[in-house]
Amino acid sequence: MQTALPKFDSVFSVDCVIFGFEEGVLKILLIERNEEPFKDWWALPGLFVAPDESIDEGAERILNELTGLSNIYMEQLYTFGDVDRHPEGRVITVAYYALIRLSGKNELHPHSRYARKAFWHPVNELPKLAFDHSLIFEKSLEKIRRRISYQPIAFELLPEKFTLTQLQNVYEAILSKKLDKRNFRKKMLNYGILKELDEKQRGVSYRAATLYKFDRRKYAKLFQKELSFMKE
Amino acid sequence: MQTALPKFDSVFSVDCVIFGFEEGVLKILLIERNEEPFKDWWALPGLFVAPDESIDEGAERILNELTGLSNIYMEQLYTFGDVDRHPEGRVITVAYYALIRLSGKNELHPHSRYARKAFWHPVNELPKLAFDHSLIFEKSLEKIRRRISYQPIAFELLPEKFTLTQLQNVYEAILSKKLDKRNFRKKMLNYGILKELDEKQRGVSYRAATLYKFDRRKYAKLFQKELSFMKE
DNA sequence: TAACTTAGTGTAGGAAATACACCTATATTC
DNA sequence: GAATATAGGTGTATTTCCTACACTAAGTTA
Repeated sequence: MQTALPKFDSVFSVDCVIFGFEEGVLKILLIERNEEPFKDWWALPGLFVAPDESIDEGAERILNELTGLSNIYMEQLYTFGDVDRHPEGRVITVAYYALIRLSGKNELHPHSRYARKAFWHPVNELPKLAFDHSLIFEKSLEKIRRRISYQPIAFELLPEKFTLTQLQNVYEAILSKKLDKRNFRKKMLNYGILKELDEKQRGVSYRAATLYKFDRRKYAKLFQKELSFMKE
Repeated sequence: MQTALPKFDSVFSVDCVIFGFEEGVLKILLIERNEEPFKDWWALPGLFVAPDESIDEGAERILNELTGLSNIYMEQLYTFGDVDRHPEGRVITVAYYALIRLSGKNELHPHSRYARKAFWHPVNELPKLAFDHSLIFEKSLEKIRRRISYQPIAFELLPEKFTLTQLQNVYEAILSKKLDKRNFRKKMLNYGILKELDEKQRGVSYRAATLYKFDRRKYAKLFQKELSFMKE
């Protein structure tokens, strides 16, 4: 790093892969572009970083504009900086991924400029994406696959109270493989990071399952040891 | 991402944490700054990204200018973009880390502008670093600690032919803990990614150890399963 | 040839991962 | 209210991996 800052018109953007889990399916939020380049293509939501905001703040701004939510689980993924990744000039983008809780209602911020353009897409049936966004998505999926096997990020995709089957479904959707029910429960309960509630699932047309909560306190205590989830 | 690219003078840099392993000690390469800001401080080697080079190319340029080497194991680490991380303006930096083989001879490129300013520092006795470089270093160390436990990056720090004790020393230095010799050897040989050579260590004043090579072919075959090294 | 230094080796116990199938509870339907 | 349908919930035996642990072998030097 030298002293005099060079002047050169480089542009930063932030793009965000926003994951949600709905009806047993892992989905991401895409925007339909209505401008060139890539007009009418689907793209990851993104924006240009303002001179007075940090990159993290930029990423939070995306989420807030789209969903109205803040305090979302979010993490930087990778920075994509090929010279020709944007057809109109040099744009370096810092990619983030986020995990959000879908409640089944309308999740999009009603005042957002994106409100009519953003839709959830199952990750297994994604359209072609603008720019290098398919690559960014691939990388984000690899990242959460790896991460879910040693950190409790699955809970970020579920409501506060959830059943063990729902939890297992998140693991199966992200890892895209079936897990054994008994082993899953045994392992998960053994970690001691779930709190069993005195409460059952409601509104199902079959035997209701027990609800659980993720116990952040207990997790924090165990944090040093780092869990090793779901090797099978 | 919108259409019209905004004009705003943001500056990108690349900074690189370059790891080497010498005399049983893990070291990084630091530059002594002779300019403001942070004149006379130690800093990670870095440079500004040119308009016509990708970020990866920028990182390679650092390594090449410093060491004259190319084809080095290198990976993007994280992007640091706080508004005030550089006292003279907005500079976003993409950090990389690299692992290089030290042969004990002079490792610095003789024609480099850095030739007289770069020195290896043991990671356990680092000085304070300029900018947020201490933070970058911490993050790089976390990254290689995690990575070495599931990917064979230790070999990148060793000469092509090495002894099992040398290999164990790399693991111990990165994980900063002692490992059991018998268990280490058992596990390492079991993976089947080492080729035993018909050759012994030379120039030692005690019983010479067998030399091994990392067998990239065999590793590629096993790659799917992803090894899980050194949990103990 | 004695002494020093590192190389190199095996086993037993415990913990964790895996494979595997049936009964139970509740809601719905007839 | 009996039958049916659906998901909930549970245990054990096997294997694999991790861990702890100490001595002999080989080569070098004095």
